Amino acid sequence: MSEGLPPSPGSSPTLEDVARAAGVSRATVSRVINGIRNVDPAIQETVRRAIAATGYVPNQAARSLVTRRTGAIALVVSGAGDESGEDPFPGQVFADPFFGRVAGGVVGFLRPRGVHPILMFAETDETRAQVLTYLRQGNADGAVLVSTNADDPLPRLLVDAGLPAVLFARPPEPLPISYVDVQHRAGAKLAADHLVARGCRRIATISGPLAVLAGQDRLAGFRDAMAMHGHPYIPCVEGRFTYPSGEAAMERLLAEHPDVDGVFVANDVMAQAALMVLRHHGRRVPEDVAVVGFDDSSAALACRPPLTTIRHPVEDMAAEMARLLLAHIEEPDRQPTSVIFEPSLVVRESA
Amino acid sequence: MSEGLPPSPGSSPTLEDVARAAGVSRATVSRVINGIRNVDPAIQETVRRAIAATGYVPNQAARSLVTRRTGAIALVVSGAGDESGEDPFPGQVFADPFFGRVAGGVVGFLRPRGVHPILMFAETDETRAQVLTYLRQGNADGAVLVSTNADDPLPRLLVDAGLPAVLFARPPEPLPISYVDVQHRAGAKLAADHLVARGCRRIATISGPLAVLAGQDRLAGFRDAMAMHGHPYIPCVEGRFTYPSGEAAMERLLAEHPDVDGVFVANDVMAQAALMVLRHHGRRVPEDVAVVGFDDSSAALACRPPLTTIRHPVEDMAAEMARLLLAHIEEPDRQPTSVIFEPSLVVRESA
DNA sequence: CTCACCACAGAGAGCGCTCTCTTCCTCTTC
DNA sequence: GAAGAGGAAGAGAGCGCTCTCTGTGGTGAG
Repeated sequence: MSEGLPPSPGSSPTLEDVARAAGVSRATVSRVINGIRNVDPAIQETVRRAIAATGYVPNQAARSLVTRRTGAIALVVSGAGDESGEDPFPGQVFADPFFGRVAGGVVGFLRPRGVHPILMFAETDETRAQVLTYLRQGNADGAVLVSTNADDPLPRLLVDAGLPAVLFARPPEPLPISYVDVQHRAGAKLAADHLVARGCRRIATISGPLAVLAGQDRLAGFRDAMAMHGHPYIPCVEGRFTYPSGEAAMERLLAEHPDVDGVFVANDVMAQAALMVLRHHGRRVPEDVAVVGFDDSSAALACRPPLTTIRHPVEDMAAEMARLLLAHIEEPDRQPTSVIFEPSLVVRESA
Repeated sequence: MSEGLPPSPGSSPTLEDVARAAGVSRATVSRVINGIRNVDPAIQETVRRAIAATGYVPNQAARSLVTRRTGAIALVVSGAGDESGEDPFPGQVFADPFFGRVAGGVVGFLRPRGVHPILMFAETDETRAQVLTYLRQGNADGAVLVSTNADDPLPRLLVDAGLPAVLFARPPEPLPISYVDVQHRAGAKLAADHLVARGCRRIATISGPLAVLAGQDRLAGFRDAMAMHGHPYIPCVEGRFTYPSGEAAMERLLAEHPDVDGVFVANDVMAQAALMVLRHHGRRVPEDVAVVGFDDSSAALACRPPLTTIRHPVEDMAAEMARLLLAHIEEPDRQPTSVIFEPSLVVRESA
């Protein structure tokens, strides 16, 4: 204990300091910290005590330099902001409860594993390049990506760069990359079956943007199912998954088809808007018009009446997406995998 | 060019490789990359070409090791999840448009500066410790913190640890730490003045959680202003800034004070719920009951009628918060600063 | 013509950690 | 009792970068 000087003043203690305090070598301290066997329990104890005494905290940069791992991944929201191009702040996306659920699911999975998400937006070529550079610099070990439009070039760029990445939703063009998705068509079929079973006869739909696969699939699935029920023609107005677009779509639907008695709306946010419009026009829901949404997001519960909707297990999907990414990081040669989730019908009061 | 082997296969090129390709020393390449003067323009050009040829990307870990900077900051949401303790996923907070605006403002400021936010949640002692360790390990250079409850211990922990941090909202106990805030009382006064000027006589309020300073201040400010207008007693029901709590509060207000003709609701989300309840009870807005919200969030525009509200410049505040944090990181001995923003009245149709 | 001075480039010492390689020592085993 | 096996600890070489220090050639002043 004669040379027990407090580590160097000002700067934080290093492995070396701990080693000296414990009277062992740097390597041994490292072994203890990283939980590698082959260390005498008594020495382990001594080292642990020395760590506590010195207040040692490992330096992540030094560690990353040799392990080539950062313990961080990029959570990229891509193609956002295009719609409202004048916005000086990115991340209006957050306003959508959908994104919140994705982030929640990702964090829920990563946190117990000591991995942290770095929030990134990529809506222009420049910002996409930024994401790529960021990953190549080794700031993050991989990326999970939520695209908001179908022609997003980022998935391809990531594949070409050989960077570990997982998508939320199937890429429009076939790409050797892992992704998670939900069976949009099956979900839409549940909605169709429910509306028909309820006795609705004049059924219409408000679709999502047809530039997005989810929008296309939900519409196609709905139409297919309705055709099976003997309704070959289903009026449709295209929305953009946003509240205002849902409002406009419902207004138009009502103007063109005043006798409508059942509507499948491709997401809850637009369904909420539709409900508002229906009420405004004096239509009772579900008596006059039954409405089924999609997502089972927080918006569904904020609706009056509470929204009957198709449950989209976003949190579970996001967690799975994170799981896949870690697997790819761990094992770079792993084959791409897709995990498809089942939607389910949640009956509330609107239909 | 005789020893012009492609950098080591598999691994990415290093400074050394670029230096060799350009026929200069590592130091010179480093100078060029970091834009330090004293480099012959011709050599700069050669180096730049070599960088392009080798596809060199600097390794951030190596850089961080010596500079002691990561170019990342933690974006911490603290005290979240307590309310709905049963939630397996953190980050329901995201559902609140407020958080989205903060994230957007922070990212908007940081991104042009090459700094990235790491998303963290801290709702328990364990996760708070995690945040602290994370920062101490040098994973991030500092933290911006959004607390959702007043007795959050994290600000104090950050101060005690001497870590650069900036808060969104004044800490309840005086603490040597920088923060940004809005004049809640002045905003509430604007609402009071507007309701009175409109001719409302039986005015009530739905406050935010009184455990939060913002909740307290908005209520106090509103009551003070109303007292100045000769209304010493203002009925109040406490909400929790959430949609369901706003609903319940409005129901109760209506039950206890059926003659109410003006309501100040402490945030837009609750105001939206209040509007729904009023309509349900057949009250016309603004004819029968005028409603003023607070925040001017996206919820205000989704309301029918569109919500008259107090504008809370969240994005600007978030950007300022990020600016302050970078300043503190740059200059560790900087004195704590507070920046207080002015709210303003946004008149729409609800009042 | 000499010398101080400046502008620029290179050499090389780390930053703090991990991990392989080596050494040492204690057990078995015949 | 000697030899081999195997477990546990230390030595030391980097990981890729920044940055200080040193060296060198060219310029202007004395």
